[in-house]
Amino acid sequence: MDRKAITSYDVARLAGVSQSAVSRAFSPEASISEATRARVMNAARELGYQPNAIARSMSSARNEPQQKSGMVGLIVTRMQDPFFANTVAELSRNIQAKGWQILLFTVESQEEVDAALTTLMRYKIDGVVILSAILSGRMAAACHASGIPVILYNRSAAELPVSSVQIENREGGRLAADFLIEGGHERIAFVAGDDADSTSRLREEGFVERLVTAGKKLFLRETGDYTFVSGREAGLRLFSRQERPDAVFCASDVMSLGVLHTARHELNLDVPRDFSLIGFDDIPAADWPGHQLTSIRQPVHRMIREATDILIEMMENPDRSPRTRRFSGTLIVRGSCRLPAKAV
Amino acid sequence: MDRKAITSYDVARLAGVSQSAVSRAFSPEASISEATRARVMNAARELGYQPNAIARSMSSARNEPQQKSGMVGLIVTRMQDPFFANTVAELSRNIQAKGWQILLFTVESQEEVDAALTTLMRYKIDGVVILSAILSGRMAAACHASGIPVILYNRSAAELPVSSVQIENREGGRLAADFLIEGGHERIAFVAGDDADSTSRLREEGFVERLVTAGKKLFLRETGDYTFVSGREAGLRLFSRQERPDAVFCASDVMSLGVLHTARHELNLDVPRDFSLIGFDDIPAADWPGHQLTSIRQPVHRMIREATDILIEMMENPDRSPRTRRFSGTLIVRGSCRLPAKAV
DNA sequence: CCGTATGATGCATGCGCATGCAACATTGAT
DNA sequence: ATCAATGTTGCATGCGCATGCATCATACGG
Repeated sequence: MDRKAITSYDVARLAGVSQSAVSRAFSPEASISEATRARVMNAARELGYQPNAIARSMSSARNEPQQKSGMVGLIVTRMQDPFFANTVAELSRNIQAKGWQILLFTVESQEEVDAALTTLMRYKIDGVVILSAILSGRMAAACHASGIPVILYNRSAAELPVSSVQIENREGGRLAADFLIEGGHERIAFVAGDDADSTSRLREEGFVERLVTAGKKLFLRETGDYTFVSGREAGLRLFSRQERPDAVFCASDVMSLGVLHTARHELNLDVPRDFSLIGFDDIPAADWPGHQLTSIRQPVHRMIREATDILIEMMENPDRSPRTRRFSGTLIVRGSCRLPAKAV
Repeated sequence: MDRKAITSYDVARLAGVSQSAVSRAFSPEASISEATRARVMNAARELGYQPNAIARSMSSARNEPQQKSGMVGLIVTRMQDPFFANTVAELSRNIQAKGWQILLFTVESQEEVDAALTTLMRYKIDGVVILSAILSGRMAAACHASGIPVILYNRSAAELPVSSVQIENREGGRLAADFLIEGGHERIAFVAGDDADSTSRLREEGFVERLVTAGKKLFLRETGDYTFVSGREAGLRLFSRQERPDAVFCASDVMSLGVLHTARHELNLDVPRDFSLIGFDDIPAADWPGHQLTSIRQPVHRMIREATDILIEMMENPDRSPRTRRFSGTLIVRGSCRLPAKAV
């Protein structure tokens, strides 16, 4: 209980070697004979010794230009959204598999990001992934000065010295618009996730751009906050009017499901007969038999792998310049849309 | 970039004080005059100094019986399940709010828990929460010996020196059984989450216990893995038979939704006319208009608060003995069940 | 048989911080 | 005016580890 922790000195004593030998036994590169390593390992096993990662990090401050901790910061928003929950799960698995630990910070608003990052920097994280949020220019500069690579996932910030991985939001919006236009829809609505958020804005821009090209304009526009409840409420507003939309595109699947459930089960509308619905992300629930939600799929696995690769490369080569990578989404057609007359 | 990190010595030099003064300025308890603290803080701000949490932890090894890192380990399984995603989000918010950092470890199987814990211990975590998994007796002993409090969430292990917070699983099963029996159901099925998992087993035990009391026995039994897909498949098996169940109780809501979707939309069954359905957890999607799933609600907020409180108390008083806390679930009646003739 | 190259080992050191201790300043009571 | 009590400050130290350096052992070529 209040027993003293076991250190490399304890192991050294038991194995009859120096503390250096213990240290070397635990670092694969070091110059040490197999015999000594074996004796050390036996002693370590006997005592239940585990190298102290904190002390190791301290020591690294002596030999590396920057202190390394073996930890990666992960700043997360909207973890309740299955899209992000899945991303966190997979991203953390990937990073763990590469030998880093995850220092998690959940934030509920954009404003908390800088504070979270400040705290994380005190722990000398080797890098940081920011999920669906951005950081201030000041913090970006601070990270850059400290040699801490930053990756934005699901966001970009071209003017900052940070890397980013995200979907082609504008293009995704275009895919949705084209499909609805081909389907002959006339009164097309959009439900935004957050007016201040570039992700939602870009999806809307691409969407509206194509509507305009086709000689239409946005029929209605609502704003939610990416949650089911806000989608439901947006749906109620959209369909409480005299003249109703015949198509709705939402900035996220979760909101789409809100629209879908309220339309079908509270307003007794028929989807897709009364209106077509398209979401974004293609979360697993989009494919549930009762939903069959048409959606823009994000290539999540590839995006996460890319984010991990960039992060690790930047951590290993500190002077590599930031990289931005955009992935194309795919329209996944399911039963929530009236189909174009000719095709599919 | 490869600029040297800013240390307390740099700040001391600029402020014209000793390094000790800088250290004291950043610790609220320390004996230091307001004037000195202000000068230090100004210098610190000017240089962008942040105390090095790693070094602080090293130093604590000198003064505390056990080295403190300010980090709490969080070992998580099944993060894709909204029930756990929400729990992780809320739990991490709580722990952060109390001033600890979260060292996250996602595991995909029970076997990975011990390895995760070993790694976490190298980082000298002050405590650990294990979500929906248990640890070996050996690791429990190791944590105990190191003075690291362990809390199991959604599991228990009475024989181990660890705390736990969980729902009364057996009682929840009884609630479900009683309600189905009162509703006059005759052919009652259960879908397990995992046969090796006490959570699912206890729910089943309580459930079957009441069936037996009422002179019935379990009509059918299927096993899934807590996922939607496995629920769907279990549903397909249950209803592909000649004689079909008229009630199904699932060990989790997500599986229930799998049963619900396949029944309604693939098998064209009517819920609750053809059969009643009860889930467990009461995730938000249970209340979606198109689902209206009856479920056993877990008092998540209270449970998470309790877990946080226990954890923090154990971290602050290392010799406090482990505590086990069980919460009662509540039956939330929604449209997925045929109601008892008389009541509600 | 000697000299040199190679590998293995131990010693000493410092990473950045917090704190015990001694020195010193300040205040108030007598 | 003197002394004790209190508050503030700096010095020195060590937390556990990794590594540069010197030392020593071993092997091998000439």
